[in-house]
Amino acid sequence: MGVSRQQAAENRNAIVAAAERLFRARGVEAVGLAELMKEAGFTQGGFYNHFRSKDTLVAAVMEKAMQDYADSPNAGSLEKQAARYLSASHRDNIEGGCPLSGFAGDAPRMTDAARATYARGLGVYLERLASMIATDGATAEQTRREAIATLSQMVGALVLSRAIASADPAFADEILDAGRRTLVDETPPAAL
Amino acid sequence: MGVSRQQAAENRNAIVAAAERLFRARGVEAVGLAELMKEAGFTQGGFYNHFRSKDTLVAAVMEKAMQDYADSPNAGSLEKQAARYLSASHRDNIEGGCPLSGFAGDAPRMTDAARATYARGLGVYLERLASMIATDGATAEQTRREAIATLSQMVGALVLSRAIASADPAFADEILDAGRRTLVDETPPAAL
DNA sequence: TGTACATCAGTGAACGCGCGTTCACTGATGTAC
DNA sequence: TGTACATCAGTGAACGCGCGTTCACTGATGTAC
Repeated sequence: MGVSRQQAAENRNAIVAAAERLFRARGVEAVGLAELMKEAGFTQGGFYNHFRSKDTLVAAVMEKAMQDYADSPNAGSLEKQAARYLSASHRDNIEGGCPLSGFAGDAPRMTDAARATYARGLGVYLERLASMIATDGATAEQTRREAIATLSQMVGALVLSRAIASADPAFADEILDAGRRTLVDETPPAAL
Repeated sequence: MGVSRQQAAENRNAIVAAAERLFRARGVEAVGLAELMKEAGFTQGGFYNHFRSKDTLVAAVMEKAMQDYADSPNAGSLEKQAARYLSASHRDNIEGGCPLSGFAGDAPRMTDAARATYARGLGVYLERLASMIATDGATAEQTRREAIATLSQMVGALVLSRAIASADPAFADEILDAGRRTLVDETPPAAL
């Protein structure tokens, strides 16, 4: 139709944004390019003006999701971070939120490029978490191990809660509550 | 072709077993009925002698996976259970292993029946874990909360490690190691 | 125990459909002079 | 600054393909007498 370069770049971003929403909500496999382009406001054929293939788009979505999450404001303390992460609103906000949880199910089946981006994003997030956890008495190694354990627990709780959210809402809430109390109260499981 | 009722029942089990393997390895969406039936040793058309639809098969796979896991032998102690759960061999054994992790990515997109089965399986596994964790001093509520936190951490670590296994193997191993050391040493994160 | 017939798990071809991708074409944007 | 032309993001139809599902048919199993 004749479109300025800036407009074209914005349109590309719109496609990536629409794809991210749909991919998170229904999975990469389940979303077709026709639907995706329509969601972004274009017709099917235009897709290949921006991406060489669907796999290339998936990689771009991954880049954007990880970058956005890295750029998002810090919650401040581990307690606040855990409370936000393990909230019902985060669980129900499938189209947004943490991409480590949001793409955890799809990641193992993505291309190498997309998974490498996922791994890099995981590394960045762990460093962030480690800096929130660090205390004077702990070595860097201990702090990192603690960050990994904490993140594992948060991701696991969110993934499990999402898996059963519609089948057993009360149970799904209980999963989040337990994680929140464990992490927020800084009362570790083994000490209960 | 004319087949005894017992043989027909065995054939049905073979289809479910093949489906479970393929679904875990590549995701429910990515596996077609033709491929699935061929894997089980039959032709495509025979599928509908056993199942009304692909969704019905998915539900049957979920039932079998959860039942098999509930019937599997107990590791004994939490330490042994965590060591086994967070091992590289469990991570790499995508076609088997814990169905809570194996189907975590697909579960949110399954039918209600399959997700209800998933939720039930999660409940059973939590009770098992709670009985391993229980101590004299702890209330049932505390024990359950601890079991949820522990399972969340194990599932999260396995899911994350699987997501990055091929992109960054050393990082993937580090995730498992951290979880194992945290849980096996009974040294909770916050106390490090 | 033997015969006649119904059942039903199997085969393999076919169905419509939506997938990812390709294509010819359009026309405003951007560049060269 | 104005004109001529190349670029390229858009459209929308078409491609081959594999999907889930349906169908007519086969023939050993299982049942009735």
